[in-house]
Amino acid sequence: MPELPDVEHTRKNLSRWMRGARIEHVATEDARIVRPKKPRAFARELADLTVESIERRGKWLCLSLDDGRRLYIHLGMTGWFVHDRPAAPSPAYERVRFDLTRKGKSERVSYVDPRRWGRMLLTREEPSVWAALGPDPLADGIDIGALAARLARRKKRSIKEALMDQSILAGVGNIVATEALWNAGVDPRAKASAVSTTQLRAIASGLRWTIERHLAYLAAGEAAKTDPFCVYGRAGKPCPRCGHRLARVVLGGRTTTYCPHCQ
DNA sequence: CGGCATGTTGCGCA
DNA sequence: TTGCGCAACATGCC
Repeated sequence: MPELPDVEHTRKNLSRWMRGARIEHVATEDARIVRPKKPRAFARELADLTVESIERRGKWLCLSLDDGRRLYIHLGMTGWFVHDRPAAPSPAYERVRFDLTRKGKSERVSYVDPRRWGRMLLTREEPSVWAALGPDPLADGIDIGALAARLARRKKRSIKEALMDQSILAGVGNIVATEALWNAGVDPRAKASAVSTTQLRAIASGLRWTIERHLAYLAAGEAAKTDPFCVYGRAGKPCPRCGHRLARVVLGGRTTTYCPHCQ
């Protein structure tokens, strides 16, 4: 589930599993996911490097390596990481496998991605996709004035599409935008350039609420049995706030659920 | 079988 | 130059 909260959860996991670890060996055959595009070269270049730190910006992760290069990772729609003993059977849809040594012990981290829309860029230069990212709501907070200025240029976009624009706010995806607008009581179809400052404050608060709630859900792990969504994927069911039937609309090609009564 | 899915990029056009 | 609208990508699941 890779939106900001899922990627932040992944960053914490990778920090525990990989920070300070030496990469003994990398195995991949997937020329679609890795850059450089030759999987053997990609694997060879990573061997013997040590992972110094892992940061996140929006939906992107960045591993800093001890030779000055960085590994930028995007999970696409279906990417995630699995940690296990080296001898354990490989997980289904494993695309890249990292064999590590950490504190004298051998470990394995697998990148799993059935749909193969994820990316791993090994480079010394900052990729343009990373440079183009807007402020990260969790790491940077939300500046209402700056956000309003950016939204003002989007004359035809809905507020929901604009929130999902990674150059406006980095990390907001379909789930987070849908949930945050419901929490804020703002109609997702409203024009981005016409949203009031009062509404923007409510949206900023709704984003924080959604992100924190999702992070807590992920941290609960197996203990959390039910998903943390209030409206996402719940069209036709009653609004948890007012009981009205939740509606569904497509904005920018993405399914959006909202309450026609209180949003 | 048809429809839907947590995301991004690239293209033509205004 | 910037914004817009859409198809494409690859695969699983219901």
